[in-house]
Amino acid sequence: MKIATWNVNSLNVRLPHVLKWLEENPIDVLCIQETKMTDDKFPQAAIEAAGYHVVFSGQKTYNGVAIISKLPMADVVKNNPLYEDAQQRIIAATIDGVRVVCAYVPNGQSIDSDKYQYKLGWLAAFHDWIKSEAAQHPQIAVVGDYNIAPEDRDVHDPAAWEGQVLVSVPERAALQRLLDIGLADAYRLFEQAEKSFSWWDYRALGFRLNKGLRIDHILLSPALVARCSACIIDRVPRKWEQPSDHAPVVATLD
DNA sequence: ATGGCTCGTGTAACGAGA
Repeated sequence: MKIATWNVNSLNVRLPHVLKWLEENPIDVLCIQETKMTDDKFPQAAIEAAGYHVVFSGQKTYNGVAIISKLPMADVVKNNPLYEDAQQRIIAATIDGVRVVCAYVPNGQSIDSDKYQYKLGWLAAFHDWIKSEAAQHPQIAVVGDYNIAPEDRDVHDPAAWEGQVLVSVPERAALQRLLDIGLADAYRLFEQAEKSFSWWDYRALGFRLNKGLRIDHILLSPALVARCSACIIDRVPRKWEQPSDHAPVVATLD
C-alpha cells in the first residue's frame, strides 16, 4: 500500500493536478488538505471516474480535507469527537485494515495570535484522540499538513525562523507528544537528502532557491513502521504550471 | 525591505496561508 499526503491549496484549482498525479503514480491512498469547498461542491464524480473511492469534509473558503482510496473505506469519522470545532480539519477512515487519519493542523499565523492558541489547544485535543485511536488500531497512519517543522534540519534558514510559528518550542513539543504515543515520522526512518522540504513559499523564488520547510508528515504506528520500506517527497508536481505550494509525501507499506 | 505570491470572495481590495 502506498499512502500519500498533499496539501492541494484549493481543490477547485488543483483537481487536474491531483488527477494527473494519481495517473502517473500508483497511489492507493491519497489524503488531501485545504480543499476549500463545501461538500456539495466536491468533485466526487471526477474522482470516482478515475477509479477511486473518496470521502470528504469541507467548508466554504477555508480548510477542508478528503481521503481518496483505491479500496473502499469504512468507519469514516469527520473531525475530532473530543473537540468541538467549526473548522473542518480532520477525516479518518479504515482501509484494508489500516486506520488512516487525514489532518490539516491549524497554521497559527504568529505566536502572539489567537490562532496560535487555537493551534496548541487543537493539537492537545488531537493528541488525546489519536492516543485512543492508536490503542484501538495497531495499524494506524496519522498523516497531513502538520504546520510544524520538527527539527532545525527541516527549516531552510533555522536562524531566521527561530521562535516563529511553525517551528516554536511549544509546537514542536506538541508534535513530540504525538510521537511519544509510539508513532514514528516515516520520512526519518530512511536516509534523506539534506534540505528536504515539503512546502516552499510562492514568493521570492522560494522553490527555485529551495527556501522551504518540511511540515507535511506521515506518522506511523510500530506495526506500520515494520511494513514501511520507503518514504519520499515528490517535488515533481511543485514544478507544474500553477502548482500547490506543498509537495506530496509518499510512504510505501509492504 | 515584515514584502515578495496565490488562493477565495466577489467583481475591489483584503484576509489568510506558512
